[in-house]
Amino acid sequence: MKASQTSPIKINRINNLLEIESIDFFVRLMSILGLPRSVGEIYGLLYFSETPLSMNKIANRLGISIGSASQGLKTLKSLKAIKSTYIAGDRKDHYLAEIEFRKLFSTFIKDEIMPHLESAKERISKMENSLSPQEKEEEFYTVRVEKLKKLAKTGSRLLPAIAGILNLK
Amino acid sequence: MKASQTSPIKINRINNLLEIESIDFFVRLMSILGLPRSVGEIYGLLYFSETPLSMNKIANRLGISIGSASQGLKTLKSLKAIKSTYIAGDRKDHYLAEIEFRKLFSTFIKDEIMPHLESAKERISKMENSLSPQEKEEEFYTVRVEKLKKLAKTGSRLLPAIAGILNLK
DNA sequence: TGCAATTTTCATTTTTTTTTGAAATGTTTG
DNA sequence: CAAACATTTCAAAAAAAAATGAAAATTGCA
Repeated sequence: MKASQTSPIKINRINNLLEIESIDFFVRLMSILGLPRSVGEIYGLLYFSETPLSMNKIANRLGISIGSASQGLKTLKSLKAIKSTYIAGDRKDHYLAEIEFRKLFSTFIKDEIMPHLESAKERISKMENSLSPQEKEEEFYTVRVEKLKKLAKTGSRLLPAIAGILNLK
Repeated sequence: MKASQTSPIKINRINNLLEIESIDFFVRLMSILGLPRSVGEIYGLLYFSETPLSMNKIANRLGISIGSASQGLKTLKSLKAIKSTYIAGDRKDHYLAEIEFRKLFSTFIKDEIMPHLESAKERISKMENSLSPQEKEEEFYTVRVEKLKKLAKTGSRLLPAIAGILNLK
């Protein structure tokens, strides 16, 4: 119910091929990163928008709720994937896509992945401490704990390096 | 209902700290890769198991259904994260964890990520083709399409390189 | 070959995640 | 400062993903 879904006079719904492809593209990309569809839709729309768009315009064009739009924009801001601009005489916030993807990816690595790595190190310590005296003697267990430590170490080196490489390109 | 959840005489339920921590660790790791909890549980259990375990034993120890276990083992096989061993006089398949993580990650990159990159390239071409003659003249659009191409190219180089680095360590 | 053990499949159920929409909160300016 | 507009929050609804379990398929051996 409500005047929703297929409202009759909604003019600016997504219609051109470029926008459709862009949204499709970024919905998939974001989904690889574990981000919800709405986040990809918003970014995909902004990516090919020459003018900054307000939250309302975004929600209307995409046909999503303002709740989703608000939440999605919050996520994109925290990933530094969009910027807000002030538009003269307009009270609303307006958003533009940040087109340097490296920002998105390096923020993602720093904020979403690295914290996991830190807590992983703690959990590996716990495992090591929970080995019984006999187990501590057995190569089977020590090798496995060592492999985990190496994994954590490799991750700690590799991920920031990836963020760095992205920053050079 | 059913005689499920807390069956009374289930002996070998997960009980020791090492297994609990291991399972917790791998559940989180797999979840970063977008894999379901059951996959992490199975791998976490196998990782510290000295003896190969049958599907039934796995399901029982973890308290998951054989359907889940079957599906989870299938996923882990396809990621080359486990190996099956034959046990003399036993008809069942028995599984061991592959402890070289690089195999898991490089298979993951090759099978799960690279195909996306390939189709991404096609989609970028579609976008390029859908530019109107006027848009083709505008820097705004050409820059954005170029950025996408560069992103795809960087991905195509970086991801296999990561898989390669993992293979050296 | 036929039977019993094992594994896979898949419709249904359960759980988790995402979206919605309306109320609460925040903000600007007349 | 109050009204009007904008945004955020969050409980409830909807959608998506995962787990279950029983039937079907497969497998190995007597």
